[in-house]
Order: sequence, then structure tokens, then C-alpha cells
Amino acid sequence: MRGYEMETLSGGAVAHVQGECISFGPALSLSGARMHYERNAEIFGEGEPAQYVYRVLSGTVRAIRITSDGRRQILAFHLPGEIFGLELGANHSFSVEAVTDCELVLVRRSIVDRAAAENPAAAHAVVKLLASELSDARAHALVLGRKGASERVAAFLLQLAERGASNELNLSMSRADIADYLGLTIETVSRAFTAMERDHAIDLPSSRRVVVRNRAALAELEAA
Amino acid sequence: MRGYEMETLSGGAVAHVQGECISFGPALSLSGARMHYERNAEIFGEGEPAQYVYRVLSGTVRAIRITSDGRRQILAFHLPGEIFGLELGANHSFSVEAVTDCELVLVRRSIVDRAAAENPAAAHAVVKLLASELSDARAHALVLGRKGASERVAAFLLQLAERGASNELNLSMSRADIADYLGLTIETVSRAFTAMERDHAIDLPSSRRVVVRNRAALAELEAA
DNA sequence: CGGGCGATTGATTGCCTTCAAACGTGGTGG
DNA sequence: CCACCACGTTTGAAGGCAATCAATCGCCCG
Repeated sequence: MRGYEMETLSGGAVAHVQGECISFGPALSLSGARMHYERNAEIFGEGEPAQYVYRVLSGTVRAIRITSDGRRQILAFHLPGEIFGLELGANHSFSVEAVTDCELVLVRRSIVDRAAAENPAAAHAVVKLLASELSDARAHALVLGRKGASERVAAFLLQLAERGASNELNLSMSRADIADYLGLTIETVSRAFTAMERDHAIDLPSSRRVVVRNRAALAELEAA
Repeated sequence: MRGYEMETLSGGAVAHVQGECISFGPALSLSGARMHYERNAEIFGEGEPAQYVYRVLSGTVRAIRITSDGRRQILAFHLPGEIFGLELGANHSFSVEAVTDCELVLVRRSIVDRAAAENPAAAHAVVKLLASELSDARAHALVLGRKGASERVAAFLLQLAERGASNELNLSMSRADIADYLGLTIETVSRAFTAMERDHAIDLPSSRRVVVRNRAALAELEAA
């Protein structure tokens, strides 16, 4: 999912208002409405009609599912530039909430569907998007199924560092969000951070700020 | 992924040799070569060029990823009628092996790609397939991230019972496969089976045969 | 300065894994 | 046809890692 928007957004030949549309290929950008959501607001809920496709302009959102007894699993975080909310069924199969205050672009799903039906390039862009999300979901399954606590946290940090293309991370999400993404508890996540700092793999200037000091050490931890 | 092939395979208006093609919508079936693989054979490996798309005629296959230190995670099982191997990148991002001896149909990926580029219905079928796999992968992530051992096994059995549309299941996979799918060990899986039999939720006439006696009890276990 | 919330740290529990051994079944060779 | 072997499965006992329970810390905001 990551690389893709960069490519199409920068490669678009059609002039368009920056940020006010979603690109589905170099020759096709669908314009949409800009909306603001505040921290912890629900953007859409599981089971609701899937009426829009979204792109993050600023802020972070989380895609979540809740078990019948209340446990929460975060399926993905979406950062600026990323698209989410694409569904095939009539209804959303998960909920999305704002991790921080954020700006989103909304495009009617009917418009996206029509574009995909009429324009092969648009259809291909949708396929690309889904394939990328699928790949992410599978990588996530590997982490959840077969890795220990500190490996999970290391994988998470490396993933963020790649996405942000920087070793200095501003975590927009709480320990609780990280824990629910990694299938752990907040205490375990916290201990993993502390241990990594002790081992000089990262610095923790504050709880929301992480500096990756030794990416190789993190990668090794992740592999462990 | 499940419902889809049934729909298109039965709804196809075009007459075609049963089993020798892959349907991508009511009006489009791509013919392919039939191949046999024996138990535990590798169908394709992670990193190899993605040259074909596959459909299962008979038998079961497993999609797997291996961590650098050798732990194995099974991402999905594919049963007869299901399609797998669809990738967007040039190379496969996971391996697929035969769980049992099986018959597959192979269609050149270039043909699928071209069909999708030219025929909107075909493109839509591909999107549907990916969306369905994504949905499955996310459900799997919820299980791996937030459920206990017996809940995982219950979820697995219910999933198979739905796919097979029957309460009598012939497990084509070993305890090791189930364990690697659920992120557990073979011993834990075995104990979960035993406990479910003790609680009269299932019968175990043999280790590879499961009769779901009390689906509600299993569903409750799963939710727990 | 005080309150509240998120994060950290510590102590204990519990579930799953690990290690180990016995069991059963299917296949092979005598 | 039976004996034996191999492998997958089950069962048991012990250990380890993360969850839970609990308390303190630190920071942001009022």
C-alpha cells in the first residue's frame, strides 16, 4: 500500500487540487470531499454500509475488529497518503477510528466502482491496493502467529521506520493501540521498549518518541 | 474466496471442459493445464517468479511463510474449487505446498493479467477474489492476536464446517499443519481436540475425522 | 498546584510450550 | 498373514513467557 500512492500521486499528469482527491492511476484522480475527524472519533463502524473510500491527508487512523467478548484487535494503521475503506461487500467488515485528529478525503464508492468498471487502469490500481493490503495482512499474521513479544515490537518499529523513511519516529498511537495491534498487553509492550533501550537498540526521549539507534539489532530481534 | 467460485463456476453460461479452466466471471473462463502434485510437494516457493494462477481440483494445499529462524506459519489452506497464487508483484511472497496429493489447474498469469486489463468483468472477479482473501486474512489475524488455544481450534473447525457445508469433517491436514495455521503447538492442538470431545462438542472417530456434535458449544468456545 | 490519564515497574499467576514417553495405526517385509 | 517398524498423535510433567494484578511515576491540562 505504501509505495503506491507516492507513485500515482506524484506521477499524475492531470492537474488537480493537491490533497482533495484520490488517485487511481496516472490518468485518473477522483475528487472528493475533505473531512475532519477528531481523536478517537469513529470514521465508520463494522457492519455499516460501505459508502465511501478514504485517503488520509494528515493524522493516523486504526482499523479494528472487536471480539464478542470485548477484546480488540487492530488490523492496521493508516498514515498520510494511504487509502482505506475499500470493500467489496455492501457493508464494512471492520471499524475505523481516528488515532489522532485527522483530515481525510472521502470519495463515493459508487464513483470508484464505476471508474473501475470503465477504466482498466483504475481497476488495476484497485487490484494493486488490495494486493498490497493482503500482503501486509499476511505479514501481520506471521508476526501474530509465530513471534515473541519483543520480536513483535521490533517488527512494528521497523515497519514504521520504513514507512516514515526515518529513524526518528513520532508514535501517534498509545501503548494500548500498539498492544492491540501486536496481540500483546500494554505492560508487555512497555517492557519491550524498556529492554530495547537498555540494549541500546533504540532511544526513548519520551514515551511517544522513538529513535532507532541500531536498526541491525532491531532486525535481529525481529528475526529471533 | 469461498462462495465466489461456486457462483461463477455454476453460473457460467459458456460451456467448457469441467475442471480444465479457471472462471473469472460468468462470461469468461480461462483454460489451463492440469497438473498433479503429490503430498508435500512444493507447488511454488517464496521469491520465485509468479508465472501461474492456480485452482484446486482435488486435494488440499497450504500457503506458508517461514521465519528466518525456521518457524513456520501457515497463512491459509485452499480446498477444491478455490483459486490461489494470484500476485501483483513479479514474485511470489509465500510458498505453497500440497497437503495431500492433488490436482490443480494452472493458467498463465500473463493471460489472467491481459483478461483483467481488457475485460472489466474479469478485473472485477480478480478484485472480488483478493477482497475475499483479505477478509479471510483479517479474520485470521483476529484469531491469532486475541484468542486462546481452544478458541483458535474451535474457530478452525467451524471455518472448515462452513466451507464443507457439513458437520462431518475429514481433516486433510496433520496436527502439525493445524498448529502452524493457528500459531500453536501440536500438543496444544491435540489437547484442545481431546477437551472438546470430553465436553461433547465434537466426536473424534479417528484423529483425521471430526464430527461436530454441538455447533453452538463450539461457537461459544470460539467467542470465549 | 492538583487532578487525571497514560506509561512504567514490580510481583504473582496462569496458559501454553517444551521435554519426555507411551500409544495406535498404517505400511512394509518376512 | 503376521510381525515389526515408523510416524503421527496423545498424554503426562515441568518450565517459561506473557498476562494479570497492583502500585508508582510522570506528564499534560486545568
